[in-house]
This record gives sequence, C-alpha cells and structure tokens, in this order.
Amino acid sequence: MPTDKNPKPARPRRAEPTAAHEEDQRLPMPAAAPSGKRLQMADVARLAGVSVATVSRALSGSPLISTTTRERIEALARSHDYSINVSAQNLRLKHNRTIAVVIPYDAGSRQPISDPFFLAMLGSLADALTERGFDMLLSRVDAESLDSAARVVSSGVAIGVILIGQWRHHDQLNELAARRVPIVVWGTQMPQQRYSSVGGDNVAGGALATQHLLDQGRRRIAFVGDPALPEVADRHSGYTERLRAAGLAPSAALLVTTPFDADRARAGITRLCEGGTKFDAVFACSDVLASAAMQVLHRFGRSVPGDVAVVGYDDIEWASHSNPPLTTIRQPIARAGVEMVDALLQIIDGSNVPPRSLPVELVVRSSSIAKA
Amino acid sequence: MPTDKNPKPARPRRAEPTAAHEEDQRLPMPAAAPSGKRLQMADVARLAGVSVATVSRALSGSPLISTTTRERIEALARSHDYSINVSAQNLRLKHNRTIAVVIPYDAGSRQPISDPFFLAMLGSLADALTERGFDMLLSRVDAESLDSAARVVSSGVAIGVILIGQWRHHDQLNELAARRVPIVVWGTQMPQQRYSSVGGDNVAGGALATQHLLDQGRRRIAFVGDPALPEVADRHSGYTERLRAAGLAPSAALLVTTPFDADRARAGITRLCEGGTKFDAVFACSDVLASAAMQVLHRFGRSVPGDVAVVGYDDIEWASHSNPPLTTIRQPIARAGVEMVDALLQIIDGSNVPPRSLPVELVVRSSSIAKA
DNA sequence: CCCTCTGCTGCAAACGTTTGCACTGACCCG
DNA sequence: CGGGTCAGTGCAAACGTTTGCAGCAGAGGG
Repeated sequence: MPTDKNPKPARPRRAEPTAAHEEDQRLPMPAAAPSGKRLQMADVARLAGVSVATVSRALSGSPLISTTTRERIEALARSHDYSINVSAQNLRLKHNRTIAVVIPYDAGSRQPISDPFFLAMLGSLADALTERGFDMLLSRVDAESLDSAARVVSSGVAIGVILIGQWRHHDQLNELAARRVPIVVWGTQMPQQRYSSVGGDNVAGGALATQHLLDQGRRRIAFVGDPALPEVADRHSGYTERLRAAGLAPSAALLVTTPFDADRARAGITRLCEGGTKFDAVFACSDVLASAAMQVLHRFGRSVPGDVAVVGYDDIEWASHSNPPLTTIRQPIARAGVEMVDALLQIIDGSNVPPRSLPVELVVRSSSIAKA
Repeated sequence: MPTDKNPKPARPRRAEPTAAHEEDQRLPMPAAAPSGKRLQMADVARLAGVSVATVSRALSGSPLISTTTRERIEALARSHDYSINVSAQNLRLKHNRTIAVVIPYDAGSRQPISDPFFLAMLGSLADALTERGFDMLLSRVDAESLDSAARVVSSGVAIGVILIGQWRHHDQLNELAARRVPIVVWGTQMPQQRYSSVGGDNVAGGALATQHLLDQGRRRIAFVGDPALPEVADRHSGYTERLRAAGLAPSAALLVTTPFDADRARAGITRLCEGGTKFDAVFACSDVLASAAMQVLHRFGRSVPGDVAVVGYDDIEWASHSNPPLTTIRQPIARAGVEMVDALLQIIDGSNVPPRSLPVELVVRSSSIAKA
C-alpha cells in the first residue's frame, strides 16, 4: 500500500500518480523510469507514521531514538528494501566513503594496465578497502595531466586518491600534495618528497637478488630494467652495492635498459645475447621481464638455470607456475593494499604520514639453482 | 579578491570570515578542513558578477549563454580550479555517470580476484568505461548475497552493474533483473535467463580446442575444469561433440573436475597421472589450469607437447610467455569490456538486450604441436 | 500544584546544484 | 511610436538527506 489513508490533501508535490501499475509496463516511458520510482525516506516515514527526522535518526543509529521505534523502522525499511540516497547524504554530510584508485595511463613508458603486478595490486586494494567499508573508484588518467586525478577529490566524488603505477611524475605529485589533495602513491621514497608513498624496499630487493646470484657462484649478472624509473634505480643501486661488496665492478655492458614491457624487453635481451658480452645470470626488475628473458635465452639455446640463472621481481602468481619456476623477490602485495589504505586514511584525518617502505623477501625456486 | 566590493550586507549566510588566511594554518581545526574550504558555484558567480544560474548554464554548455560570457566564466572557473560538486549535481539530476563493477567473492568455489583473466577483464572494463566517460566503482560482494550488489544502484551510487566472475547464481541474477536493476553479467547464456549476459562462445571454444587436438592426431584428450559451472559446461559440450564427430566416446576417466584454482587443479591432474588412465592431450578450461597441468606433467616426466599436447583457455598474457608457449582459446577480452558497457548502457536506456556471445579464436603455439 | 528533568519526536534550515519561468533591453516591423 | 520577437540573465523552487532547536508528555521532587 504505497499511498496511505492519511488525508493530507494539500500536498502539491509532484505527479506520482498511478504509482503501482506503471512498474511492469515500461514501454510507454520513453527513456526514463528504469525502475519506476524509488521510495525515499519520506515514504518510509509515512509508512511508519513518524517524521523523516525520526527515520533518519533511527537508520543512523542515533541514541535519541527508542529501541522499539528503531527496530520497527529498520524492519520497515528492510522489508521495502529502501536504501538511503547516497548523493543526498553526501551532499548534506560533505563527506563520503569513496576512495579513488588511479592508474596513470602513460602512453610513453608503457606499463599498461595489463601488467599482472598492477592488477594484483588492484585486487589487494579492492580487498583492503572493502574490508574497511570504503568504496573504490577506479580511474584511468593520462599520466601527463595527473592533476585531473585531483578533480575527483575536489569535486567531492572521493575523499582521497591512491596512485599506483610506475611514475616519473615526482613534481606533479608534490604539487598535488601541496594543494592538500590527500594522496598516497605506490613507489619509492625520493628526495624532497612532499607526498606520502608506500613501496617495497627496492634497495634491499636488488641486494637480495644479487647476493643470491653471487652465492650461486654467478659473477656476470645482467640487470634488466630502466634505471630512469625511481623504483628500478633503487633496485639497481642494491645490485651495484652487492657487486662491489663482492669485489666486482658493475659493467655497463650488462645493463639492459628496457621499460616494463615484454616485447621491448625481449628485444633488449636479444641484443645482449647477440652481443659478445658474456653473462651467467639475469636479474630482471619484474617477473614479466624475467619471463621475457627466459624465452629469449631458450631461443638462443642457453639453459636456465644451467647456463644462466634468472631472478625476477614481484612474485606474481605466474612466477611459481613458470618452467622452470622462477626465483624472485616477493613484494608484499596483500600488505601493500592495507598499508596504502591505512596511510591514506591517516592523511585524510590530518596526520602527516612519512613514506613507508615494506620488507621484501627472496623466494628461491629453481630458475636460479644450478642442478649440479 | 575573494570578497567583492558589492555591498549587500544583508547576507547572513554562514561564517566564512577571514576567508583567505585560514587555508594555510589548519591546526586550529580539529579534524575537518583537509583542504580549507572549497569554492563553489556561488563563489564563481560572485567573482564573475553574474548569478549562479548563469554559471551553471555556462559550465554545462547551455546555448542560452552568450559565448563571451561563457568563455569568461570558464576561464574563471579553470583558473581558480573550481570543480562542480558532483553530489549536489547527482542529487538534482537524479542521475550520474557511475557504473559499478562487481566481482563476487565466492568463498566456496574459489576463483579469487587474483585470477589473471578476471583482472584483465577489469582492465578492459576500466578502459571501456573511461572511453565513454563513465566512472567505475569496483566492489567486492559476497556471492551468496548478490543482491547487495543491487543496493549500489538503488541507493543511487551507480546507474548499473556489471558482474564478472564465475557464477552459479542464476536465480539470484534473474531476481535482480526482475527488480529492474540494470545489470549485465559475463558468462554463458542459460535457459530461462531474464538478465543480459555477454560471454565468449564457449561451445565453439571447446570444439575448436578439441578439434585442434584431434587434428594433431591426439585421441585421448583429458578435460580439466568443473562442468558444474555454466561456461565450463558449454566448453565441455563442444568437446564431447567434436569427439563424437570423430567417432570417439568421451570417457569419464578423462574428466578432471576442478575449480579454477591452481592448487586444486594440480591435485586433480596428479591423480590423473597416477591413475592408470592413458592420455595424450589435455584441454584445460583456463590458462591457469593449463599451467598447472604442464607443471604436473613435467614433474611426472612427461614432455609437452611430445608425450602430451596441452591447450588452455583465455589467452592471458602469460600464455605466450610460458615454456613451451601455450596453445589456447583466445577470449576477446578487450572487446568484452566494450560490449558489456554497450549492453549495459542500452539496458539503462530501456532497451531489452538479448545475451551476446562473442567469437573466440584458436591460437596455436607450441604446447600442442608435436615437433615430429 | 508547579517546576524541572528526561526521553522522544517533529520542524525547518541547510547542503550545492539545475531549470522553469519571468524579466529586461535591444532590435525590428509596420 | 506601439507591439512583437529575441537573446541573455536572474529568481526561486526543487532534489533527499541530517541535525540544531524546540516541543511535549510523563515522572518525580519540592
């Protein structure tokens, strides 16, 4: 009974005639009425015989409402499956529970959304946000105009931004932070950084991988990645540091500079194989790159790990399924999601959150272990 | 000059005193004011010396506004980086540009969000939605109470739902559709289906894979997957159909029933290998499953493709990098995103969209080709 | 019997847009 | 010069909530 028997004729509100019988014949309506009309708080109030204020308070759990009334209203709302209009609520509250996750779309340095590591991170964030009762708005923005990411918060759609994606956009990010846009980015800490970041400990990761290869008796370790990217730079410094500690000099000939893109990586590694440089190991800055390396090596008839030991980075799902299973540096993906959400929430509360670095871990599988 | 020289003293609106100098000292404010105060349409109007109505029209491109005025206002808005309050707009317009993408979280039949195929689909949807100017709200909901997915639209947060994920929730979905929730699901068409779906042509996919293996001279083809899932059932029927056409009888001993989960798949295939059943090929219902199969086969000393040919499904990124590269059925992921968005938009416009089936394609790589 | 207090509830004013309608000049035509 | 059209603008009423404040009934104390 949508229309109660309450007289109250002086109610020129709006049409809403013939409420009931227009919900199964939707042809007459040109394009509107995807769902007839949704009922709102006022309807619930009428049904319950109370005012909207009471309904509002009841549903929000205000202590001002008696338990009996609250329960009656809750039951009513549920049975009519009423759900509160979030736009109106957000407008009134000047607040919401949405976090924007943006993946910069960088036409230049290719790391399209298909990269499994990013996608896994996305999953992790989705879980972390759901866990804490936030909605996740996923956006793809042009990396060149990152501040369009700020719009999502300045327009009140979301209360903060989590940025994942390889970045060389330090300055833009600093500017965003200066404009008080709550933001957390996945990446390495950089000098003069005014925004918050969460990332794996890339220096340690690079060192771990390199040391492991050295421990296997490898001496000529190729490095695959683009040191122009901050995270890769850190991994590279861990790499050189370990080499030096072992009394070895890093060789430029062993550096394969390539973005996080399988095709480009294959090309680079092919050049390495074709060149005269000898090498007995590869440290690749992502598992995708390591996979590319293994493919090329296979094509050149060099066995893994017999002739060349390979270590990757990230420990994506695939790493354990590859043939041979890939030794790699595990990034704490699940924890990363939680930490980023935590950090962002603190920033929104006004705290100043210093960059965090999460521990990484060497996962030894067979791609780096000589059978001998 | 935030406060203009316009007298207008009778304006008891709200505080907003000392507008300028409270934006860099935010300590006094307890927890609010993460960004001072954001300026709104009224501010822009004041700055421009016009009414809010004019600003609203100018920014929305109404033809009622003269070009000069519009440009002046646009410039003003941009320079003060004003962005319109979306909550207010949505409230007034009773409409928005957000689509919810939900990935059911099914504790039972495991296909966690880490599955690369789903993640790729997510990326595809993100791109398709961005393309068309929609925001994407990503939700994880318990598959058992799928109708909580309806809340997102009945509360006005989104105007429609795209559901991706393996499902055995036909009835719940029918009920959602009956409640006029605009929804599109990724999957196979089923009898008595009242909701819209988009999916690959699973029967054809199963047939394609099977025929290919038959063409390679394989006769005892194991099927890996769980035919209780509608999509897998279709693939299985394509498989049996081709077998029969070749004069072979499908054997229950060659069916490895397993969910889309690498560990469970490994266990199942291990049992197959240990059992006495002979087989010379594997058709796995996802690339992840195929990968698991190849691992187990390797462990049992059976070569791929020499002893056993393997064909997967999906053609995820990994498939081409595997060793040996995996023959597989390619699902048109990029197109899937576009089609689902299209379908949903049509539904929202009131059309009735029949289920769509997208063509799949056999991608031959070395995992199925005997070197002989 | 009056007053206060407590425990609920309702009224009405925001929140920041959009848009129907009314209005104002300017211009043109007869 | 009157009347009509027209382009451009402003007023004010929604949109569906939340919440400060006021009201009101009943209990209890003086």
